[in-house]
Amino acid sequence: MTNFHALAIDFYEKSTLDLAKSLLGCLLVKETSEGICSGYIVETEAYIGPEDRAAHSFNNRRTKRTEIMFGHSGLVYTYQMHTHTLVNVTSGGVDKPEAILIRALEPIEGIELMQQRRGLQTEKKLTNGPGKLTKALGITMQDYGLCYTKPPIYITPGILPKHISSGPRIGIGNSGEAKDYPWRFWITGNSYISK
DNA sequence: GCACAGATGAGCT
DNA sequence: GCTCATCTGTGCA
Repeated sequence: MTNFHALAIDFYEKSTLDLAKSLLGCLLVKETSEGICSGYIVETEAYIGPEDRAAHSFNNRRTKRTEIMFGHSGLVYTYQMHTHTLVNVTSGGVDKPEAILIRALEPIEGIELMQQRRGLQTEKKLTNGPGKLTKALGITMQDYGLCYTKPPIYITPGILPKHISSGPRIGIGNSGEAKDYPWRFWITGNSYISK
């Protein structure tokens, strides 16, 4: 392992909304036996459990699935959605079930391998959605509970976004007023965001 | 044990 | 824009 500069755990010790913005432009790296894949994070969504009807952990619901969100910040929370796996970063610290969904990446390393996994898509469409990026990077439920500070999955400093936009989240239509919270963040003008 | 919903994506109309 | 693939967790009997 050379040039290993994963962000230390204290990077994750800030408010969930701040962390969601801080993660934009950072490099998400996944190592597998097939090779290393990475990409800049260009789109995130914050889920703040206690007050957020759209979150799995709404009202502090603590179950086997959401357990990881009650743990330390900076852990991998993977979740199976139909035929896809979604990946989150836990936040809020111990006993606060908050998390940040990674919705889109800009592919950097291992693009050929990603295209192989995704079935030869164009580079633009490799990772422009939460289900697509996990398949491209090879992230699965096996990664549940890992920490983002060390291999095989970690986050390093990347670029500094020029402008950040925010707006309502996607795909949570029947969550009452929570669907209008402007907790989705993306790098303004980046062409790899999901929509 | 069983039924059902869900932070999606691809393909077809 | 609509359907459906296909899997885990949850809730209830």
